[in-house]
This record gives sequence, C-alpha cells and structure tokens, in this order.
Amino acid sequence: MNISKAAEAAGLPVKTVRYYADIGLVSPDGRSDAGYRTYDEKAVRKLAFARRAREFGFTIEECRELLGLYEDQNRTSAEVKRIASHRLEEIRQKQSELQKLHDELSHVVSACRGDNMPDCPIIDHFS
Amino acid sequence: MNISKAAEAAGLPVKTVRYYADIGLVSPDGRSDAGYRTYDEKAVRKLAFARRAREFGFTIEECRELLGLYEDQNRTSAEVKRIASHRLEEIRQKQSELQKLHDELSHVVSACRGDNMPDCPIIDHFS
DNA sequence: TTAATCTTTCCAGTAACTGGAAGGTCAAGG
DNA sequence: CCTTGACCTTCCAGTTACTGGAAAGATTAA
Repeated sequence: MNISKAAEAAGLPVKTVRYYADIGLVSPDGRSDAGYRTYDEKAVRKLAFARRAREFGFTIEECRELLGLYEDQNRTSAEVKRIASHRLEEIRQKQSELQKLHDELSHVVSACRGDNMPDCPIIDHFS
Repeated sequence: MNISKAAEAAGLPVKTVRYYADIGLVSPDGRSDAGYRTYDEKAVRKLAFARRAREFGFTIEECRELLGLYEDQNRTSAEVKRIASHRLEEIRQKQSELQKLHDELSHVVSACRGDNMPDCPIIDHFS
C-alpha cells in the first residue's frame, strides 16, 4: 500500500504519515524499488492508533511508549499492564471532561429557541 | 483573584492564562493598581471552558467562536444554535473515537496476566 | 526589613505539524 | 513511444500554541 492509501485508511494527512516515518513513530513496512514508502495492515493499524492517541492529547513520546507495548518482546507483562492501566485512567478522566464540554454546549443548543431573536438566553450562562 | 489562583481554578498553567490574555481569547476582568491581572468568576469559567475545548482539539480560533456565542448580543439565536450544534456533532464523534481508544487499551490490560512473564498476548494485537 | 513568593514584560525555544518548491515515478490515453 | 496528470521523493521554511527563563517590580509573613 502506498502512502496516500495508508494515510486515508488511518485517517491522517499524508504529510503527517511521512512525518511519523521521519521521527520513527510508525515506520513503513518497507520501500518500493522507486523508493516509495509501503505500508501493510499492521502499520496502518499503528497509524490509526497513533492518530486516536494524539487526538486525545497524548504526546508523540507517549504514543511511542503505547505503541512500544505491542512491540517489545522484552517487556514484562506486568510492566505493560502498569503503563496501559495508567493511560486507561487518563482516558476515563478525558471521557468525563469531554462529557462536561458536551453538556455545556448542549445547554447552549437546547436553550436556544432557534429563531432569529437576538436574545438567546445562554448569553447569561457565564454570568 | 490573581492569575495563579485563576489558573489553578481553571486547570491551566499560569503561562497559558497569560498567553490567552495576550491573544485576547480570555481577557482578565481588570488590572490591580500594581498592574496585576485580576480574574473574576466569569473569566475563570471561560478559561475552564477554553481548556476543555482545547484539550479536545478545537483550535484557538474555534474556541474564540464558541466563547463568542456567550458574548455577542448581536448574534441571532439561530446562528448560535447552528454553530453550537455543529460543534456538538464533532464532540459526539470524539466521544466515539475516545471509546475506541479506551477499548484498545482496555484489551491490552485485560489480556495481560499481570505477572512477570514476557509473553504478554497483546503483542499480537497488531499482527 | 529582609526573604520568599508572588507578579510583570520580553524574548527565545519547542512540539507537532503544514505548505511549498524542485524533481523523480507510474499508469492511462493518443 | 510520448505525454499528461496524479502520484511519490527530499528539503526547508513557516505556523500554532504554547513554554522556559531572564530581569525587575509588588506583596506577604516573620
């Protein structure tokens, strides 16, 4: 699979996929004769995982660690579990924060009559 | 309320609060005689809202628009509703993506026996 | 009154992309 | 075979959103 197909499948811009290859976060499966990066299913799954993790505020280095969980045969099961559990806790925290954001905006929407009156009641939401 | 208390209450670094003041995203309520920025409850709520929105990938400009929903008396109710609904849809999308990330990591954790054996079965998750 | 702990501005540096130039490759149509 | 258009490559510069640190003024507590 060439880079644009892989990028599309993972939901990332081509530029970003190339960048991830440059910094060694997700390497292509190989190169074609012409020097084109090629990606297999596994690499694409890693890209998609990295995308999700990045979208939710994990840094590149944290993504590297998380992806490393799947790679490093020398890691102990206990260590994998420790790291993953820690990140899971963070994700649960994010879920609750996201819910708050949702509720705040939701309040805006439901409080709006939706007509053209300029006295939308949410203006007072912050006062 | 001085900047450090406001930052603490909003869950942001002081530096970032100052930065948001500089770019006019969230202005302090005023300045003390000595020139210290002062923040009231309303400003703190805006900071917290901005933090949440930023954490979930909305850009500064998008935050500006969202915060503007609460400010601009000239906006029509319909416009507020349109913008907020659009963003709400994005948030729902994010919730589902976050769930996927949660599930992937969760799979790592539950598949781990948690002992010191180096053959944690999740190594195969990406193959 | 002196030390610790704020606060200010300003300027430089970083993380993670992102855009664009210059040029090589490939598949389809004429 | 040749060209055209959509790929791909590297490299380098620019952007967004902070973030760290210096130098100096303000406030508080002992």
